[in-house]
Amino acid sequence: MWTDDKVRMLIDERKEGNAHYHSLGGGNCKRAWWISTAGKINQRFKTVYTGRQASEKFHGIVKDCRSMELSIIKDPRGKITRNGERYYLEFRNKFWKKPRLQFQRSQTQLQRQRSQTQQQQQRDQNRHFFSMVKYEIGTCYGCRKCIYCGCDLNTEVCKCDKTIKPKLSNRTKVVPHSFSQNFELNMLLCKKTFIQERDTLYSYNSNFKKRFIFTFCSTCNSQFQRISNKTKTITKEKPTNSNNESIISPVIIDVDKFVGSQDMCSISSENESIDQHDEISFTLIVKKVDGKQLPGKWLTFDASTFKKFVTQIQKYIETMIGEEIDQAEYSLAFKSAKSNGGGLELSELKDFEKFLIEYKKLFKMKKEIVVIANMNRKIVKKKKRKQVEEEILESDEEENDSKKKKVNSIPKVSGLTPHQKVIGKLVSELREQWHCSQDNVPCYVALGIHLKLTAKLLAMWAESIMDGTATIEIAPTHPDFAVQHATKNNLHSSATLMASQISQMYPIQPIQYISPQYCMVREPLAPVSNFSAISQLPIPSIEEFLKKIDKDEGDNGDFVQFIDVFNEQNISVKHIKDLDDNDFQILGVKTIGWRKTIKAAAKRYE
DNA sequence: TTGAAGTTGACAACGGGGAC
DNA sequence: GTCCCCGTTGTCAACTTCAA
Repeated sequence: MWTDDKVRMLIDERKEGNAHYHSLGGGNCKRAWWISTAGKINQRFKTVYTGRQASEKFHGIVKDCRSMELSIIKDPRGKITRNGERYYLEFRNKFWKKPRLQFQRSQTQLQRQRSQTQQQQQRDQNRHFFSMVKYEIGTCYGCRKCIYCGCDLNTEVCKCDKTIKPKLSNRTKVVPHSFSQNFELNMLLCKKTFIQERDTLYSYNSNFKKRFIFTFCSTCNSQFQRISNKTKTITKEKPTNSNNESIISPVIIDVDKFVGSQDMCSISSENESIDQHDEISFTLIVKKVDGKQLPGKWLTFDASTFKKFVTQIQKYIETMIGEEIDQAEYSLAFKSAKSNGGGLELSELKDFEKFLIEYKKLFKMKKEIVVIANMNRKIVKKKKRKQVEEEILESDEEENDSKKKKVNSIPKVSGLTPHQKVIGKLVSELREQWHCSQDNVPCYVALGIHLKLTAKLLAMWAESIMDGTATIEIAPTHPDFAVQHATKNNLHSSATLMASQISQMYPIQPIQYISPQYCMVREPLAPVSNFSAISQLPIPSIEEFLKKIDKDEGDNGDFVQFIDVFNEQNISVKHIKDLDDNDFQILGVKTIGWRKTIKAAAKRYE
């Protein structure tokens, strides 16, 4: 139940954090903000609201205030509601909206700070541009061009606030486009190199051990994109042989035969190490027997031994094609990404040594190497004809007469891959383990909250167990296993009590995730007895009070102008509720809107 | 080759409506 | 009034394609 004080906190959080809220951008950023806000409310009021509930509550009030507004202008769509009456005054200035003139405001602030920053800028001008320049999000990472005024920061200095993240909403005529990019640990090597070169060139000192965001101008973005495109065009090469034969003659790899006897023969000990971790990055292309290629993938694998390397490739191919395969079902070859022809076999240790030498050569030349896995289904059919006969027949029938096939037909056990069988077994175990007699369905129960385990969730959980990131008892660290997905009907009466007990037992903030992995340790809760004190807002000085209203109402200076006159009349915040129109007239607060805003704001401290 | 526009996918915001 | 669900719309970021 959303009581007044909870709603008050929700509105205040949203209002005070409006600028931050809109600076978060798209994706999951705003979701995280609502989750955080719900967490704060939960911490204070010992509730179990989810981020979604907080979001919906807030937007519900917005909806009611809109209806109220329509009602006031006698629009037939309007409706007077309790929420509308209560919050309309506060919501009518649409404080939750994205600040439209954010960029201009920042420019105004810059003007104010002009005198302060002039001296600093003078120092910057005198400083050599290659000396320890900290990267700012408002500059192009690739060429140090200002994303706002377009000046070259290598030779010029501008007054733009380059700490503001460039977005569509703050584009200028000079630089109409900007491109936000993320540095990811697993991004293409060529892209990494591109970024690291710029980092070295401009001495940004970026931390490449973790993800970070940067910006490109159009030119640098195009360059950056084309680096990866070159790699992708290689992977899209069509087979030159029209007979659908593999470019390289299929050679069956028998890892045990070639490697087993020389188990774990370390290549790196014989050759120069490739890098510190014996890892190599390359593009893997899987070619089916019909000559068609699956999408290429840039991979980084451990290449300390041939066996390890081949095993990783095999596992990856299994993931791509969705079933387990035998070593006899494919052959490997390698070639330079830019070279034509079939390449060289990669079927035994000597090939692997050659492969590593070639890799090092190409790496020094900043070229890439491609590993091609040619599938060889014919061998599979001969070896496993009985095992896969039914599966193949089914797939043939599906191709020939797909219309007759029932879409939801139950798959036969014999048609399942070993992986699917294991998943199925785990799902059965999970169903048993988490069967809820109350709901008569499998439910994951934590903190007294029941999350119905759908087929999708069960399969996801089973996959996580296979990955080693979950067990039968511990749920996966996936957002789908969050309480926010649990329906109201699944919230049992003991939920609040249990959450309360747990929060008393452990000094952590109860948040919306039920999975133990999601329990983030926060600052300890204040003693329960202090909650009433916390919920009462401290009364600010009249100066603080008016400044806050001014900030909330658009920072136009409408309210701070009254600071002096309020002080002259010795009016404090607690007096405001008693002021009438005459008093406001004396104080010079002429507009009705200002008066109502001031009164409404003062009510918070009653 | 380069700069810019167009396309696509993901997600939050929003609005309508039903159940309680 | 509250909560929830569902469909639509708007925004953002990443990627692709076009044109000079």
